[in-house]
Amino acid sequence: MPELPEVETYRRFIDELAVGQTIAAVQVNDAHVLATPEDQLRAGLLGRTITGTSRLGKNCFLELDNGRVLVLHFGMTGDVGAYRDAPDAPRFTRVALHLQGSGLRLAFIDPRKFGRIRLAESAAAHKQAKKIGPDALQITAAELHQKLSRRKTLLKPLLLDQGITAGLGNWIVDEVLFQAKIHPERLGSSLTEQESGALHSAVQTVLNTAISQEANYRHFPASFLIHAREWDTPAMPGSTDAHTFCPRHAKVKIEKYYVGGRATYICPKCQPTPVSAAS
DNA sequence: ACCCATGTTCTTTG
DNA sequence: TCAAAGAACATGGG
Repeated sequence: MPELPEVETYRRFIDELAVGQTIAAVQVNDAHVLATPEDQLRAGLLGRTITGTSRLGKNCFLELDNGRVLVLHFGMTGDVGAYRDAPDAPRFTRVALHLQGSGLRLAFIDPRKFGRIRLAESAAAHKQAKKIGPDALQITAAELHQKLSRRKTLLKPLLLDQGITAGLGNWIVDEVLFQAKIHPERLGSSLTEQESGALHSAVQTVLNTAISQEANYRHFPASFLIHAREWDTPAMPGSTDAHTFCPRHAKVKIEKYYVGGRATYICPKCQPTPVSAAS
């Protein structure tokens, strides 16, 4: 479930487990997730010591003692794990780094294989190569406003665009828009400074809340829209409507529809439909 | 059996 | 060139 809070949680896990450790072996169970050819990856990692970790948006970096970095992107279903003996490898472990010293193996787990592992010259080089914008926890309100307001595109796709700000995914964008009381089909160019300010502070609040709960959404405050998503309240057999009610309006049903091809949840009362999006 | 999915990137169409 | 929709990717789970 890797949006920024999950990736930050993974990064902390890796930081505790792997920093200071030397890579003794690189085990590739499925080369599909490699964005760097296996031989190059192995040559670049074997014998290297992991000196630190960092993160940009949904990308996690393992810093190596030669200045290069291993970049992990978790796609839609990526996760990390650790194990000691081969039979204990988590299901769907695609790649494992064997760590000298602790004897642990760091697992890159990814059932759907949309995740990617690659070597890069540096985090900064990767940021530039992939045209990744400022991290969503670092961007200033002024910068966010400037980047959004010069685009006449729907707000939700803009917020999902990692080149504008990095780390927001589908559910977080819905949560942020709900908290800021802004409709996902507003145009970026229509935002007032006050609105983008509200958006910016909602981004900080939602991300920091999620990180503090280690991205376990079931522990999020009751004021969060996320509890209305189907994956929190699965539809009963035979039911086609799993929606629940707005945390702020007990009688208003949360609506689900699609924006930019992505499932989108809103409170029709908190987030009024803009005239430009009237259908 | 069918439909949906937390992401990214490319193609198509206007 | 831009914007928006759709598809593709690969696969599990409801």
